[in-house]
Formats: sequence, structure tokens, C-alpha cells
Amino acid sequence: MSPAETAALHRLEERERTLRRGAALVRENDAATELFILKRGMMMSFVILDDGSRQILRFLFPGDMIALSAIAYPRAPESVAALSDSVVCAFERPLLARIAADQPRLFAAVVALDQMERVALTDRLAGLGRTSAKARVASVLLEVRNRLRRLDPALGDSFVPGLTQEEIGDATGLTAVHVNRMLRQLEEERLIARESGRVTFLDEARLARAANHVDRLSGLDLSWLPAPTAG
Amino acid sequence: MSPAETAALHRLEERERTLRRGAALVRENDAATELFILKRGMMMSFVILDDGSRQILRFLFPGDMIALSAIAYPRAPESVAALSDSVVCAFERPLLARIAADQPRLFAAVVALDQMERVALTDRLAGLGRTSAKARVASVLLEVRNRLRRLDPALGDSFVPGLTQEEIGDATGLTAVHVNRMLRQLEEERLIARESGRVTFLDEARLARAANHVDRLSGLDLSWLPAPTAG
DNA sequence: CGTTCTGTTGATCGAACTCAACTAGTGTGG
DNA sequence: CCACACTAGTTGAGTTCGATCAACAGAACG
Repeated sequence: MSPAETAALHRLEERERTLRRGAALVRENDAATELFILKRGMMMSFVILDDGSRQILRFLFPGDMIALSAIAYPRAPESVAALSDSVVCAFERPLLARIAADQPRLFAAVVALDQMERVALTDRLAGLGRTSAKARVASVLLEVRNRLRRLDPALGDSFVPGLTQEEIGDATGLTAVHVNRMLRQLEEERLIARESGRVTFLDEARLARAANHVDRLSGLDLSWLPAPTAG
Repeated sequence: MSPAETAALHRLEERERTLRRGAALVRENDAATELFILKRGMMMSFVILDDGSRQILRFLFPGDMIALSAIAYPRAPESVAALSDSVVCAFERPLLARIAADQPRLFAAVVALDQMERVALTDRLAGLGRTSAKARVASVLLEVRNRLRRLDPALGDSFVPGLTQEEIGDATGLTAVHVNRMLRQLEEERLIARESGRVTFLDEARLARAANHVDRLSGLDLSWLPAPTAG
């Protein structure tokens, strides 16, 4: 990465904001002039339907870009709230425009990251449409563990998801009661173990199979991007 | 739009390819070096799960960009096939890179379009997770009509979806049998009428309510984009 | 030290699936 | 030109998965 690109990235991270668990960062239909990068903690984006039910669209981890849809929409299409105490960096829309103009390679990388998220979204869509409740719950566990491990490569088979069963339900389109039964079933089948909020994968291969899990980790390919611009 | 931008757009549309109904354009895991713009016809992107079931991720209409995920992934994460006889324009990845570098404003517009599609995807996700079978079927009908109307503003309440009930089922996570029953129910409730493949909306307001439909048409906001570059 | 949140468990209900049979339209090859 | 096959749609009967309702236990918390 060139010095100019590094500088541009740092400019995005000047203004920090702290959020407590449960706090809202963006509300649906808010005017969308700000974008964010999650610095620390875990957040979620979601929508509330007419009948009051909630669908969690995405879990957010440090490094994730929040509210990129502000590129196209004047109002936020989804809400964002903190699942744990979190820190975000806020920046204004025009700053991104300047990057698009001055640092095309950097902007293309942002777009590429967004594509990865889009693919994750389609995987989730396929899961919701076509897999069993047990598979969806297993899938959330795998996703969270994998994201956490990207932050701490030393993380093994044991971790604390930091999600309530209701939150897992809202992500998978299930009720909290049924999530509970599915977790219990995964436990009975010796795929996972649980103790006070901590989950341990006992047989990850079998769990991945039960979840219909597709591994997309096979490295990105950004080689086709334009060469770095000078200075 | 500046002349240079127009020229760049035309360069994307030099190579045309024709597809018959049912023909595959991209297969999951294909090497992804090409991108496409749909010129005429209707297509779909989908994935096939381990158990053989299909989840349709997105219906594609003229003007839509196909396989933008090639920006990030070396292999296609989803398949694309023609729902009717179609024409696409193919171009190579590096051509998009050149646009990113030389026409930042144009590239940002591409990104904005992609965001719109991302939002549509999240709306679909919420529908799959949290709405009834009837709502999902109604939602597909509304979506297809609205997209068709964007191409032909004269289109009224009567149209030919050009989808089989099985395809509607694969888009909504339902079986073809149940889609049939839901269509019949919408008919009995006098929300729609059907005759030999043609669908007529009898009470669009009530249909939209039944579908939990969110209208995102409220204009885009691209005003913050950088100024056009010279020539 | 009550109140609230989260998790657990049982009983019952209902939406959507599965399986099966049948019809109508559309080719299509002999 | 017809017989056969194939696709798409329709309908009924029975089953199942996950929702709903309800009750309670423990932890967290002000």
C-alpha cells in the first residue's frame, strides 16, 4: 500500500464514538450522511417488520464497513445497534467521494470488501430459504467463530458467541424457544458442548456438514486492480 | 454525463452474446474473469445446495450488472441462467479496473447501483426469515411487475411474469405445490386474477400490504459524488 | 430483594411439506 | 398426422417441522 493510501485510511479513522451494549448507531430511515468503520466490539444490522418482528441481516465485527448504502440512499435502509460495548469511527460521505476520485485502487478494495459481504448475504439467503432450523443455528455458530478467529488467529474450538438465543433466532428466522431446542440437539449429538455461554465445537467437520456450510475463505483476487498511483 | 463517460459505457457493450431460455451463462465455481450487463430478456442468479434444492438469489432485468463479485472472487459464487431468451454484453475485468481509475464518478455510480441491489437482497432476506408464504409469493409478483414497469412505464396492472411456479418457489423458499395454493388464495381473495400465465393486480394497495412490501423507489441521492472529470 | 432478562421445558397448534394422482398444453419424432 | 413424452399446473390426504402458549428457574441488576 502506498503512503497516500495509508494516509487516506487514517483520515477515515479520526473521529471515534463509543457505544454501550444495546445502543443504536443508525435507525432505519435516518438521514444517511455518515459512514462508519467498526473498531472494537460486535454489532448487528437489522430491520423491524410491520408485525414487530426483527430480522438480523448481518453481524458486524471490527474492520467492517457500516452503512455503505449511504452511497446510494439518502436514508438508512436498515438499523444498526451494538451487541457488545463497541467503538466505531465515523466519517462523512464526501470523504469517501474524495477517496473514490483520488485513490481508485483503495476505493476498488472497499468495493471488493463489500462484495464479500454481499456473497455472505446470499449464503445466508440460501440458508434461510432452503435449510433446516438446526442447520441455520449451526451456521450462525460457525460464522461467529470464524469471524472471531480472523481477529484472533489463536482462537480454537471454544469461544463465547456473545449472542442471546433470541438474537440467534432473529438472525435465523426462528423463535428463541426453537433455537434453544436446536442448541440442545446439537449438544445431544455431541457436535458442540456448552457451559455458561461458552460454546465448544466437538466435531467441527460434522458441524459444518450439518450447517451446509460453504467455506469462502479461498483468498481474494485483487491482482487485476490498477497499479498504485504515485504519492 | 460527460462524453468520456458515455464512451466508457459504450466500450462495455461491444461484445454481445445471445442465450436461449434455460441456458447457463455462469456456473458456480467457474473462473470469474468476465462481467456482463444484461441487454434484453430476463435471467436469474441462484445456488444449488448439497441436497439438490435450488435457491434463486435474484431476478435480473435489462440494465442489471452480472457477476460483479468477480471484483473480489476468483471463482463465481453463484450460477446465472436465462429465464427467457436473452442478450448480454460481456467485458473483461481489467476494463472495469480502467473505469475505476479513469472515471471515478462513473465507477461510483456502478457501486451505487450495486448497493441498491444489496438493499433488495436484504429486503428479500427479511421476507424469507419473517413473512408468510402468501406474503412472499405476493412480493415476487410485485417485484417482477415493478421491474418490468421500469422498462416499460406504460405497463399497467396486467403482465406476464414469465416464471414457472417452481421458479417462484425456488425464489421464495417454498415448494411449487405450495406456491400454487398461495396463488389460488390470492385469487380467491380478489387480490389478483390469472388467465394462462397472465397476472392482473386487482387491488395493488392491499396486495402490497399482504406482501409486507417496502417501496424503495424514493430517488437515489448521488449528489455527493465528485464532479465530472474533463473530456 | 423484587424485577427483569435469559434460558429451559412441556403441550398443543398450524403452516408448509411430501406423496400421489390427474389434467392440459406442447412438442417432436416416426 | 398422430402417438408418445414431457412440462407445467392442479388438487387431495396425511405428515412434520417449527410456532405458540405457558410455566418456571437462575442470573443479573438496580
